[in-house]
Amino acid sequence: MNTHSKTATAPRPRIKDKRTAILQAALKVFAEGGVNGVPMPVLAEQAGVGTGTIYRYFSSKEVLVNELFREEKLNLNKRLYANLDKSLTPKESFALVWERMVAYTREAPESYRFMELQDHRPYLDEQSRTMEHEAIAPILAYYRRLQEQGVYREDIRAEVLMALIWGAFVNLIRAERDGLFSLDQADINAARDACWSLCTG
Amino acid sequence: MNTHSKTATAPRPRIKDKRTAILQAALKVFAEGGVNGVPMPVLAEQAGVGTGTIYRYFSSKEVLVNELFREEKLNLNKRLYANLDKSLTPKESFALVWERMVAYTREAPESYRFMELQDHRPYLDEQSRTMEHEAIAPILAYYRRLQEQGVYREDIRAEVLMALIWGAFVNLIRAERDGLFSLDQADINAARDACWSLCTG
DNA sequence: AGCTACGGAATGAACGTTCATTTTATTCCG
DNA sequence: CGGAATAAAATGAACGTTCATTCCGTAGCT
Repeated sequence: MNTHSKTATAPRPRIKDKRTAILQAALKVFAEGGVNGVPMPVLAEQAGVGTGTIYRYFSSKEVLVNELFREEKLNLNKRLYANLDKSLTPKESFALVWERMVAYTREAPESYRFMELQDHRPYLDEQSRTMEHEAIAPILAYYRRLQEQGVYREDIRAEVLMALIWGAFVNLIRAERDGLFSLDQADINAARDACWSLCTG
Repeated sequence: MNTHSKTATAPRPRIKDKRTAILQAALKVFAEGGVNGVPMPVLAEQAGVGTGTIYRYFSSKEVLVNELFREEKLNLNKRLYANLDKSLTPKESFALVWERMVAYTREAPESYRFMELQDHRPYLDEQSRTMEHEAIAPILAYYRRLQEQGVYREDIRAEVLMALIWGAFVNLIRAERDGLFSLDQADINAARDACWSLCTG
């Protein structure tokens, strides 16, 4: 290879680096203080850039929040539903997704916290909301299929079932985060089984 | 009449009216726009008073939010747990409390919405948080008793069980409020039964 | 008249955003 | 190749706006 040749066609911009640094910093400070609670200069300092630099990559705080939301949403969905083995029994795949959800809250607490945050909702634009709906659709279809197979109780609509399970999980994690109790593996498994009971009647 | 005692014992004019008007207005506008989303002049206009008048009754926005929170918390608890007939079976009293919760969301939607709001939490002081804990304690004791009696599943701590049920309910109502679906009586009863299944295994 | 409650303009702090300037990277000749 | 010229990126102090809170002239009751 022509080792002495300069990277004529690859003038690597560390542009991507700063953008990523800003998003990472935003995840951290927003998860902790809420979107409304964190001024842009504080975000800039956490990211290690000047305040004005943020506006080279995101035209406003609102745009920044939306792009962050979408990236994290994609990450979460990929993480939860990738490589779901079709040969698993319904109960096994329920357990697997449950386990992945818990892992997400443990391994990416800032991302989970940010997604769970309510105070960014007024910022969310059409695109972000659409993405949210699209993420829900396949899960809903999965619930319906299990109902048709007689696994899940059929006296309740799939949307309602999903809302119950999701709410139960989110509040479980929040209660722990708020210091009401701490969860060991036995608690987490028991909660999973209880939610399974909710679905199957 | 005795004019002397009249003036002496009447240091309280219709003060109570304005205070109440402000709290009622706060409930309405905060429920809709969030605490951070509503400027004091807007609250003043809704209450039909001048901006400065608010500060005659509440020394700051924070104090106002806390007093409102505590009053609504008392109302909610009275409403949920008053006159609970001891002769009811566990399942019947579960159904009764569930019914009262739903009634609360229907009849006092602004109050419910405000209590459910997350963005007032940074404002809450020690007293408000203490009151919250005190409100939870008896319910927790009730859950424990039902576990000892073998009604509720015992493989899971009462705090965890409560967090799951509460989260499920709150998210059910929120999903409806967000327009994901609307709930008829059959849905509500089915959700109640599903949550009962969660508790009993 | 005297006193208190009231209203809403005035005030200052805090925020998101901008922009004149500095720093860093790239290009262009000799 | 080297170093000046040019362009691009980065910076943070300054700007305009918004908000909670204060202040002071006025209205109403006794």
